[in-house]
Amino acid sequence: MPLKRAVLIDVDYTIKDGKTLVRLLMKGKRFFRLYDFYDPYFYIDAPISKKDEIMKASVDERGQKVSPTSVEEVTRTLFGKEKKLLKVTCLIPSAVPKLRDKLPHFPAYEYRILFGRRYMIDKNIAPFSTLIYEREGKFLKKIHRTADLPFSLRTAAFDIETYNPRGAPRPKLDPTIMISYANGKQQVITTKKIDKPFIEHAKDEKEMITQFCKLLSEQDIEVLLGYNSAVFDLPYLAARADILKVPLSLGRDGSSFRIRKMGIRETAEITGRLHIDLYSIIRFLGFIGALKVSKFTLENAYSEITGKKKYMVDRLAIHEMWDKGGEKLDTLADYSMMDAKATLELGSVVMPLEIEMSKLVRLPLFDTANATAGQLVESLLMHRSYHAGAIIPNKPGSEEAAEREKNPIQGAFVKLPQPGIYDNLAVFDFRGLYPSIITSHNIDPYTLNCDCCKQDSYVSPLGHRFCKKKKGLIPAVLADIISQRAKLKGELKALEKDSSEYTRLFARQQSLKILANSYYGYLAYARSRWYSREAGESVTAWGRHYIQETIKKAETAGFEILYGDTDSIFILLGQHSKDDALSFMKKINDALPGDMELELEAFYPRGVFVTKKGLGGKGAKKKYALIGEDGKIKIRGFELVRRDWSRIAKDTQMRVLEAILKEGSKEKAVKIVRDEIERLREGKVPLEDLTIYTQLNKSPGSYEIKSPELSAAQKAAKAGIKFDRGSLIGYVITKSGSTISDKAVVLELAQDYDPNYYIDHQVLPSVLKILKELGFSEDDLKFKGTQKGLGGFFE
DNA sequence: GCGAGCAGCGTACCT
DNA sequence: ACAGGTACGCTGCTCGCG
Repeated sequence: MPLKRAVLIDVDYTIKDGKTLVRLLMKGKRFFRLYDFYDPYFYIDAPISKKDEIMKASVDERGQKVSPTSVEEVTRTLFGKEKKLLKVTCLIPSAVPKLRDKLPHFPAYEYRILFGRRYMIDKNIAPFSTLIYEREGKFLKKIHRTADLPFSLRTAAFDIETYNPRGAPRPKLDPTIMISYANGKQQVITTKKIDKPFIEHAKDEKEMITQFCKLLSEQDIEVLLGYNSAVFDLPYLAARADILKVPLSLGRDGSSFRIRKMGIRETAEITGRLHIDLYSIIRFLGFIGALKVSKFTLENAYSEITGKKKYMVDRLAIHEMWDKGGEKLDTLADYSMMDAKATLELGSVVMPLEIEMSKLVRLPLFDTANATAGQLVESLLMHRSYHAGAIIPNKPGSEEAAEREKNPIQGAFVKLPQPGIYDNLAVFDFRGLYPSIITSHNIDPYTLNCDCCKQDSYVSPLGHRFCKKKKGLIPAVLADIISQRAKLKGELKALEKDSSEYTRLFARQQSLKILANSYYGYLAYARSRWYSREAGESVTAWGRHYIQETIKKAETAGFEILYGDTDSIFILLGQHSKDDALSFMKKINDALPGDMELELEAFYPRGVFVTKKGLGGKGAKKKYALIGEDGKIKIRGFELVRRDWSRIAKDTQMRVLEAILKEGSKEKAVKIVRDEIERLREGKVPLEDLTIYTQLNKSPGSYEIKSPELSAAQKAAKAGIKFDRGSLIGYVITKSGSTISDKAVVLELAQDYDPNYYIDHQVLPSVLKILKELGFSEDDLKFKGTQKGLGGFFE
């Protein structure tokens, strides 16, 4: 038998003649399916004497009676201890949880694991790994080995434009007017005659949809990228296709797509292709802090991630551009084309990461693209747990999760800074603090308070003991991740930065980093399978211990410590040299256990720390600005990094900080503020620069209090502009009204602005705290002016 | 009746 | 729906003052 090779994409199953038929979606030259037989099972914690009782259990499934086909005694590790359990096998995956429910008086495990995942775990295979196998017809006969070989996927991106005379398009009334498509070749399918090379003419909307579907099958597209396509484009197309009575044949089998709810977001799955909604991925990367995107629109994500500009049209004017024709229509076509191209380009940035993450945690790409951090961590732990001979713990019930949530664990230490302007700082931080604490102290739910090393174990500052003899699952997985990443970083140095190998390995180290940083969170996550309050609180307790010890040692060595947050310490060099600081770092490192390491983040010639608002001049935590030796300014926490402050306040604050950090000129700083106040008074500032953006995290009806953003949203709703839960609302404080909420109006409807509000509540508060550090006293700033408010001081 | 002071809600940020 | 720690604006209340 000749050996074949192909890349595994995904696994699911179907039922054939009452038996489970596993379907492996594979990619050779193109996608194809392989079949295999495998029986589902779960575990019951009961003595073998209960075998007959268990064998008799039966459930109705797919119109047939399903009972266990075998019950056998096996030995596994359960909660860290060897135990005899009963492995109960049956024929139909969906019968497994039902059979378990028939036997509620026994503890049971692994009865709610999706069967495709079960198969991949048990066979030890990963998405995107190359299987080297034997086949017999359509059936997989034997996997000889797996390999990690390069491959590529035929990828296209699409986007639709819709007619929208009433603001938001209404799928029942408003047609799709353009479908753009990009995969190296680019086209816009539309019903109007437009003289552009990429235009593909269709005689009506019906034909437009058909042509789009035909493209996918003719070009044999394997990955279809969209932006918010699971929530907007695909459902919209489906609604139009339904009305027009034309099939929306997106899948390889002619089907359209299936909506699946994963977490809080809806996903759309296309049979035989990977439909990836980049919006979910960008949101995820933004949420965990791997990416900084201020606003999750395609335009914004594209320009902030690629650094390129994407021109925009006024969304509300799309129907006018369509109706007017001529140049406007040409512009609309260009815009539509650019949407698909931008989506494709965004895909080229994030897909390598998603593919590596999928391989690493062994979760199919579609699931990885829609997964939360918890699901990624859990997926890998489930695989590793199985291969360590351990039972996968169940998820907690909702009551237990609620109980855990009610009882949060203590977190990190943050040192109170003394406000001021400082010269010559050194910033150190612990490299991967929490991961390295976990591996270096073997912190795991099942190494906790072991019996085997009572005399010699790792004892946390809270008194919890962790085994020194047997490595825990989480420390083992983390140590593996950390060493893989270290190795990759070495390999990357030898590669050309624009090679495909570099892109792949860089994405791999990125995914390892994201994952490593998620384990502590998972340990303390209320819905975690491997939750342990003791383990979680030991991680943070050791974290507080090490940073506080390091601060003490630095002080003993004669340094002044300005600030520190979780894993960082800010040292004032004073009379010490840089070398003094580095030898201090070395001394610290000599005393640190295991994988733990203190690193130099950078030296900074100058930095600003400000006072907290209110209460007696104490320093503000999590707010500072530093200038590096390269002249680059690093800013944390200030209004200027927050999206819920107006651009005028943020720009002014930035310019003031630059004047101080770069030039040390308070005269210049004051002049900047004075000029901006003057511009505001004269009414010269455009409303865009005065807009405050805030997210509405609840549906507008469910707020307990009235806030400016809510009030603006309510006024907008009356004018026909809807803001749902989760939308970002931009509003301006106008002249009319008494309270600030009364004055708040969405940008689209705002006609004027209240200069006093922007002077007293935006520009001045953002710069006063900084100017105070230049020697202006609180009284100087508050009382030397006129009655008009603080602005008077600057006249 | 009015302003100061405060608690609570809500958002966005830091590590 | 991975964790906790923190700043701060706004609203709406209480309280003391006149």
